[in-house]
Amino acid sequence: MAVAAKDLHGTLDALILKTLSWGPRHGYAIARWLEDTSADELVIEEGSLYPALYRMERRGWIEAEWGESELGRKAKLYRLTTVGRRQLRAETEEWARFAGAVSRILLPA
Amino acid sequence: MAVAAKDLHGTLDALILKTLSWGPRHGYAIARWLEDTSADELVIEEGSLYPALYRMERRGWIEAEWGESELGRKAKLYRLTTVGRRQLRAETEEWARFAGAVSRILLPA
DNA sequence: GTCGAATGCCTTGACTGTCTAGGTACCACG
DNA sequence: CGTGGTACCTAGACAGTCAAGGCATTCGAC
Repeated sequence: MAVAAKDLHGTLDALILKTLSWGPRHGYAIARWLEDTSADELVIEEGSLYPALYRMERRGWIEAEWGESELGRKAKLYRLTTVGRRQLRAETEEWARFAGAVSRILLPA
Repeated sequence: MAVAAKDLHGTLDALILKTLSWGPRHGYAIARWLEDTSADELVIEEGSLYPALYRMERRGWIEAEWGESELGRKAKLYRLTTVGRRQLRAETEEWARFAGAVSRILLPA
């Protein structure tokens, strides 16, 4: 029973971009994948997810297209753009630097 | 010239608590110490710092007392309380779990 | 002597991102 | 027929951070 992170504080975009780097996915599947992959340590609230997807689409990081889910249901499939791929690289580096700095201070050497 | 983290997204409290775990310090010194220790990768804005200190004092994590800085100037010295020490432990664990989960997803194995 | 930079504290206002808590619709299963 | 899973969406509140100011003191350089 993982307690799960309460707040994604700014990492959601990067996590979504990373998920999409494995191939197109629809919103619901993105959330599922992230939760599964993190062993439920990360919880993606839908009220955070969908606004994030719009935001990122508006910024040109991802593109949407209506299609079908694996189960044959109507689903909006998101795909990484070139700009999004670049953004992913930038955010990943930024995370590595930030998390490294915080960890060096907080965590026992 | 490190580009520095733009946004502390929720880690400021833990960072302050950790700083104070080495002994009492005043606000300005907390910011200095964090920036120095992180080699300027973390930047503590004063508009974030002071509200955070009030917040934490209100919650009983720290206690303030007027005194003098190392340079003999008037300064408000903050000290960790027992509750604050417990809070630091909790936030540290939370950070380790969260940062671990995000890193496992974002960063190359 | 005065001027700038550093020390030290503080406030206001806006913004961004997340969360809570709802809602819709469809489908499968018991 | 009701429940639970899939899939999308929205409104409203809230918290934390930031930018950009302000004030007072001290100290060294010019």
